Amino acid sequence: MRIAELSRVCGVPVPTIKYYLRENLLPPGKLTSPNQASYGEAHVRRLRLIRALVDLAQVPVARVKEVLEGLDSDTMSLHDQIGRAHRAITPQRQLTSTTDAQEAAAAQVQALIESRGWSIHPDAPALTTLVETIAALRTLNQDHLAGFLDSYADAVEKFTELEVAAVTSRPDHTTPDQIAESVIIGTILGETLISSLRLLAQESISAKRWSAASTDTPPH
Amino acid sequence: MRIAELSRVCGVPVPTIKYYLRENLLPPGKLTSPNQASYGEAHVRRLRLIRALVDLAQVPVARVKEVLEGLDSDTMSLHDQIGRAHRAITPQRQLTSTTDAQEAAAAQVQALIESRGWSIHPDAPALTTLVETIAALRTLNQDHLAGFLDSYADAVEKFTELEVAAVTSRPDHTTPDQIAESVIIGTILGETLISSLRLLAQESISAKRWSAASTDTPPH
DNA sequence: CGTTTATGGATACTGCTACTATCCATCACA
DNA sequence: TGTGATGGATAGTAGCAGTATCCATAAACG
Repeated sequence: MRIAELSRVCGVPVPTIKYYLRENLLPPGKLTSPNQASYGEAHVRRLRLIRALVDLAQVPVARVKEVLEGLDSDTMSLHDQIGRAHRAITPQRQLTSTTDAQEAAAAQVQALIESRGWSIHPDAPALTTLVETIAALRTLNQDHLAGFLDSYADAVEKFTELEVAAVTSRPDHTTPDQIAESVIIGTILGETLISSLRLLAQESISAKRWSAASTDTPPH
Repeated sequence: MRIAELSRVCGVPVPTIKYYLRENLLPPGKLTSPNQASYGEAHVRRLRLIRALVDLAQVPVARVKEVLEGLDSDTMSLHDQIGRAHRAITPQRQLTSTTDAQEAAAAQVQALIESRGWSIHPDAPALTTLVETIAALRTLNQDHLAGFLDSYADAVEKFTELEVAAVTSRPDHTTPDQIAESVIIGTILGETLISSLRLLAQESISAKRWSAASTDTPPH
């Protein structure tokens, strides 16, 4: 398969494919002559994965690259690969100074983690985001939302249960490579999936309660 | 309060504040002289909200502006304001052609919506994302994840229940304006909150199961 | 066999976003 | 009275994600 067909099959412009090749998101095709290469099924899969991460999950190209490097490495543990996936979808945020709102939030998060018996690495990228989000909610006078943290965690544990079930319930002939890819896709695209579902559920509730022309009490 | 103090209180550089003023994200301060304005508590709140949406929730500035316009409008229904919030966090995606994978996904989503009795506007921004995500999961040979859609929806309904409870259980003296702000913040920052929590839960599970140096079967 | 089209590889350019920087006339404050 | 901050305007910047162009060569077609 030459580049034009790869482009057609995946719906990605040729210059974009060349760009991904330059950035080493896609491995080079097998050269048959100095200026002729052939691409295979692996390239199609890889390209589709890239587009899903970039388009759907809004992962920056540089992060996609890191994730793919993880997938291609055969010395990296699945846990470390997941770590890369997490960093890919968690914006790097260097906290300059900690306010007291942030310290309170950090304490709340720590309590949550301990009460649930979670084992979290102190450098986990999501940790900072969570703490800052809770601090922001409090600063914005939305304590009531932050107060539901524990119930949120309940619901969230459902997801991880589901995902573990999804991965472990696959047929036996699944190779570790495929498992790793599954887990990473589940981690990243799962987020998009959950987010969309949540918005739909909200839209439905909102339509039923608040679609009147003002912010009145809803009908019944 | 002059601009320097606003900057200090919120931790936002003065040029950035000027930029937000230019873009009408922040209302102008009250002019006391041709080149002297004073900012109040409302500006502090507004600026903090902007930073939370931009930094934490990664909402593009142009979208933040739309959300704020919704909040400031007193003729817009809460439902429409929520619609703006949804559009703010859902990337605009113009589908060119529909593949058969997408049509299958669309049918699956339609079935889900009907079985749950959700009332969804056909133009809901999350709809396209959901359909394309499911289609992508299938194309990437991850049908098993898409198969859990219904269980995901179960868990997701928990969140919306929580959020409705959080909003409706507020003290009586809450004004419609405050409710609207609460709902919008809950919609947008709630997503960040859930996402971080989910990543933490995943990290915990991942550490327990897969932190070995290879993708072996986990201990026990 | 000659011509048109496609390809790999390199380099340069573009559009967008979210700021930053600079300038200036004015104003507050010591 | 002078030093620094302010509002307003205009211009510049960095990073990201591609696009565009060029070239020498190779494939496909008549």
